[in-house]
Amino acid sequence: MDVSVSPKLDYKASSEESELKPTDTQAPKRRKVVEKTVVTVKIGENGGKLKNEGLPSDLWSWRKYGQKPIKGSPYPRGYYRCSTSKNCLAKKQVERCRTDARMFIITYTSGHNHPGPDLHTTNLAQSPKEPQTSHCVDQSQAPKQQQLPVVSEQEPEEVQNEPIKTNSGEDASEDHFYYLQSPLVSPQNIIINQEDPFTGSLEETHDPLGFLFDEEPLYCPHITISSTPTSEENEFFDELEELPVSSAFTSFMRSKFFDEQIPVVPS
DNA sequence: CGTTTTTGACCCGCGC
DNA sequence: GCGCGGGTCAAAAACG
Ligand SMILES: [Zn+2]
Repeated sequence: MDVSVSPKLDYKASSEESELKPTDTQAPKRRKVVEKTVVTVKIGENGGKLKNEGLPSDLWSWRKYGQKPIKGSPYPRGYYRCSTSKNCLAKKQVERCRTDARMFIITYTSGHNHPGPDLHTTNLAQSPKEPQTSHCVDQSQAPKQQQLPVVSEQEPEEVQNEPIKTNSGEDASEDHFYYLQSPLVSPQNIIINQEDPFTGSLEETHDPLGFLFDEEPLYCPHITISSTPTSEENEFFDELEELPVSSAFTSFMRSKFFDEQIPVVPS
């Protein structure tokens, strides 16, 4: 068949130049403060509606902008972006564990520039249209619970691999463990890994973010945080510079916990 | 009709 | 320099 496999080849590759950076002399000045918060959520029966599986969803809305298979894993990885505001740099990566189909690895990047999905109409002061100089948005207000349509990630493939340890020791009882209104994931086993730029390995032994949890004694012993800044140094300052993780993480976790605690009443 | 999902192509960094 | 892997964008479809 003479199928000319070339619906649209060039197009972009042809005209993508003309973008010179005249003053890039000081370009390499910006550090890559791409902190990453990896949260491993072991789902079992959370989410409430587990048609297929439990979809761990935080509070903000995400728009899927890509999905690609990753090497070493039969499952693809989904790339999500904040759909609330185009200015929001918040991103999220969802991947399924290669050995544990019930384990979800969510990687959060950056934080939100605007409050969560709640924020009632009463207040409309902050408009997401304008680039706020200070990204320091601390919405320490009481986050109202408002679950959106969640991120649908259908995975028709139910590869139940072998031998996964049925019970690791505390897997005996999990189902039927939902609160009155917990559309969110039941953090039965939330693992947030904390990676250190120095060691480069997951060292949960340390607890640099202990202060974070210190305020929230509601976490399970299976929680780990992973902040992996890609900077040679100064990552410490970077964090303090914007503290996106703190804010994002705090809100994220707080909301989640709150949601679980607060007897929400959707209808 | 607007929005979100889906899917292919393209780009970029890195290793060899 | 090229290949691989990962990440993002963009057009069209699917959905509400
Ligand atoms: Zn956002």
